[in-house]
Amino acid sequence: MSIKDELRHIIKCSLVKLDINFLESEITIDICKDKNHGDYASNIALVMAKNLHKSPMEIANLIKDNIDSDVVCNVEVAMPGFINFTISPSYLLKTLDKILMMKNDYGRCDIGKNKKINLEFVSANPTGILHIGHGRGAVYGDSLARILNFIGYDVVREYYINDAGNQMNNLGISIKERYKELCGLDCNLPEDGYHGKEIIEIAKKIYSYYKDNKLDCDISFFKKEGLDILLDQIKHDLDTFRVNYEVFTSEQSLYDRGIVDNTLTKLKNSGNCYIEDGALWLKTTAYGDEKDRVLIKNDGNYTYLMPDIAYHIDKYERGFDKMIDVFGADHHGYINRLKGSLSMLGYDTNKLEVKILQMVRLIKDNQELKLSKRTGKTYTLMELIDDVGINAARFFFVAHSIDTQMDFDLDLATSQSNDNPIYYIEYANARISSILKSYKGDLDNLKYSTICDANTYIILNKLCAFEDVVKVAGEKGLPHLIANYVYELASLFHSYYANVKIITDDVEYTKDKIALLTAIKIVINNALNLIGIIPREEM
RNA sequence: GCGCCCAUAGCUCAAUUGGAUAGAGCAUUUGGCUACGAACCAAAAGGUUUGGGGUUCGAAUCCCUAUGGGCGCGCCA
Repeated sequence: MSIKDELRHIIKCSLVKLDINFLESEITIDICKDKNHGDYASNIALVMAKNLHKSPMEIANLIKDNIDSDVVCNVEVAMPGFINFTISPSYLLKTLDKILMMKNDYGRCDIGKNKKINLEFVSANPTGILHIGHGRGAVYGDSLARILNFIGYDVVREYYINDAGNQMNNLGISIKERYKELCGLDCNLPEDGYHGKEIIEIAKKIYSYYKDNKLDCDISFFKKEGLDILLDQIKHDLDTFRVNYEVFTSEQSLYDRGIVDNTLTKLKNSGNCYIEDGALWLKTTAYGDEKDRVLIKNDGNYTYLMPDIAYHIDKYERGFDKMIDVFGADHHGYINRLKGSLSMLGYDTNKLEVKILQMVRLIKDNQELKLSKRTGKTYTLMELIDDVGINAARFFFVAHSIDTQMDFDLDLATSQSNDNPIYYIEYANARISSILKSYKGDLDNLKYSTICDANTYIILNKLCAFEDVVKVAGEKGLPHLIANYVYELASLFHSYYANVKIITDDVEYTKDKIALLTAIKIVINNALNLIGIIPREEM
């Protein structure tokens, strides 16, 4: 049980004793910002006041008088009706023991037990290499997956490969034109073709292998070559960034398995399709969309929406309790038509949650650097990693809420990368490692005897809060809470370190300090692991 | 024009999603290394949470409205 669970339990017992009816969800616990009030507070009395026709203060006092627990050492009621709890030192010491015992598993829980979650993220088209914007989605999705795993969910990370649409033809054409260029012919790259450097690289690869023998091949050959090379590159870049997937689903495979045709039949049978101007339309307006959408264009080809509905149905059929899609802000307009289409076929769209990531703006020389597929101007994920390193890049992304429109200043990031808060956290870890190395005693059977100062109490309280932070971060999809948490923990440590000598001649005293530092290090590492960061032991 | 998101210290961002006196870093000013790592610590200063209404015990957070920004509005994906 986490500390908040303990406190909820205490209140629950008190309410039962008082014979007061309540909803479990009504009992909320918050961390006190002002430690003069206590460590945690509940507003339960304020919430219940109206229904019970009593003053919040009266209810709060009743609850307080019926509390009997050694988790807390002090309970106080404050205006206008808060119940404030102070955690007992003995409970905090037990928590310390728990951390030292559980090590890498401290913070784990099983609230997601037997629940399957599908988490789809990045899913960038294989028509170019990953850029900085994809980095944000990659870190968000991967961190969330790690956290959900940690709290007991069965998570499937999935990447949807758009390998069947019009954009693939464009890719084939672009590569072929570059290839022709290498063969000494004219290059007629279309306006809407792909102009990135990587397209030239692919053409070079083909040329170095086949010379000019492939000039007569149609674009399907170039398409296939390009897809294979780019997909490998994408997978490689993600892997380097410590982002991995359980499942890659190909759009083409949905056609091959007949799922797209099946879905189309279902949509037609639902009576929501009609033909207009030679195209087949879907009446998504009947399900909350702003306009109806085309499924089959008047040239006979499917739109992007058609296979995507099929793809989501496939996910539904695979039996997940919940599906999360991570989209960039430029795709937010897509949510209604997708959800509308799915509910049309009777699927519960509450199971599908779409997370929208705000855009990352690149700043260079104090000006926005516009990325463009057309001109091929870009800043790739690998360039970012080369410039600032994996840890700093990941932390930079994950530390911000996804609602924030981030500015990424290239000059700042490359010249003063030490400003990244990750170094502050890594430094805390390195300092602890350094101390533990010079400690000559036993590191295996650590135990803490007494809490002798206020700083220790504050740190233990923070360590104790980890379990709850992890839960909220996972359940609400807010990995940045982990980043905030670990930064605050590092800060508490640095401050403590400056004031307290760890290794002294006093054996018992030193043992206590070493136990505390070991616990801090465990929690720092567990937290960083959840956001895919491997801290250095030495700076 | 319509829709979604956003607006918090000079700058970049928090605020555990409705809790008590809105917090950090950078920049500015000041103090601290013959203690285990100064990539650190301690302190000062900096705010009408864009403006205006509303909801309630209580609002940066929810609702309405004005302004300013991002993104979208294709038989592209």
